[in-house]
Amino acid sequence: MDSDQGKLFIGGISWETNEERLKEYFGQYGDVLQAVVMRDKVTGRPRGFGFVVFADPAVLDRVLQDKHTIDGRTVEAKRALSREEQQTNARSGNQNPDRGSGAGGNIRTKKIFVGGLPPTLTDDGFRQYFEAYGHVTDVVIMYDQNTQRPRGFGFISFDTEEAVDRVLHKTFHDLSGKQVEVKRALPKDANPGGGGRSMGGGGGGGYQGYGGSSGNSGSAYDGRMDSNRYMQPQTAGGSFPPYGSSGYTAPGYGYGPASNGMGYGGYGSYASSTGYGGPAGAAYGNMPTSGYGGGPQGGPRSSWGSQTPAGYGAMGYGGAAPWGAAGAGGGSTGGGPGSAPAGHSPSGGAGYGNQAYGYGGYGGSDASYGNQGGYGAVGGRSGSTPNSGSGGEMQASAGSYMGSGYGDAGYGNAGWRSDPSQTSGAYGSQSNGPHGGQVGYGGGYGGGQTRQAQQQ
DNA sequence: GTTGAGCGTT
Repeated sequence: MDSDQGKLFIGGISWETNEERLKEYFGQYGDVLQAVVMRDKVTGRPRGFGFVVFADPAVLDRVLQDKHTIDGRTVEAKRALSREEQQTNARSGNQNPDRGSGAGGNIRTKKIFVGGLPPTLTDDGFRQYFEAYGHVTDVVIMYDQNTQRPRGFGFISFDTEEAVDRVLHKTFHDLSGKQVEVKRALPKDANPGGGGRSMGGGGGGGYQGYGGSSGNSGSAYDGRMDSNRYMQPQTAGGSFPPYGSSGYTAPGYGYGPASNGMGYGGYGSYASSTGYGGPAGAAYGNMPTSGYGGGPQGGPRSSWGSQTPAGYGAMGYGGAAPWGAAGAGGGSTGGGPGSAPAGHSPSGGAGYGNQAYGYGGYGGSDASYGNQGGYGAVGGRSGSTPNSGSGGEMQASAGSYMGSGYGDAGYGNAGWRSDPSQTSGAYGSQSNGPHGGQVGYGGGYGGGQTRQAQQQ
């Protein structure tokens, strides 16, 4: 992880040692951008370790070789593990200097969380600083609701991934003479409380009910379901309106940003849209959730820090076999990466196509769309209507969906265009075609998907 | 006393 380059974990420090002391001590090796001593949140007592960030990662090597005694205690300096790594690395302690940036995809939102803001900072100052990186679409500085005191953090939204990347390229920024830290913002509706999971009926039920697929997808979902903080409260229970914007946005959002899992996010979103019935919506809600939390590492993730949980995208749908299974019916590679069963039959409209998903439907008829499943279906349908049958229904549904939730927040924020190469071109096509959004959607997405599929 | 805290309003 870029942001952790130059960062050292300092263990075994004295309870007397504070930030200044750390900074002073390690300052002899090079510029220290930040030094923190971790404390117990409630008691305030130091926990005996801290972190130091050097401006120049190169000095780590030297620091790591030396012994260090601070305030009378021999402390241990190690490379800081990113939080993701901490969870992943249960195995051999490898201290590889160039450990890549976490395994899987990155969560991509076009919003940046900015911590450590000076209290005096104004919206304008905030904005102007970041405008150097790209077009800022939104600026938020957070204030305490009661005291109105600045809370020391805020958000910056950009209109392009590229701008975000540029900002994130540096972990620390000099803003109003003070150092602020930037991170990709978490999806707003991430559920930090790690909320309850109270989901109603079986997920699969909805689907199957709708699509009449012979494959069973439901149980698997349920099985993989993981209650975690990413779970959308709204998706719990089948009773909320399937088209509810929040419910919708949620899955699309959480999922989409994963660079690897993208396509799937699509499904998720789509599914939701296909919600058709409440149940489907509910079922879906879980999908992304399970995909999300159920990544390779499994288990609950550390909360705020892991903005780029490894394996996020990796998991994707491939893992979620049920999809593939279902997709098999429709032919095409509807199942995407993981699903063996799919892949060949171009039988288009069949199985999946009829599903809420419309997965294979489109894919079947056009190889390049094979993997896009749901998405292709949307676009295809609107554009050329390769299949029929349940199509009309589906289209209608999809259409209305997109009109509202999709183009809007859900999609806009999703940042699914993680791959720079699949930028606005495809997206832009949204306005084409007889069905507007749908066409654009299918197209745009499809483009990305294909790419996606190929690389996996 | 050895791996972190902070995440949203229109």
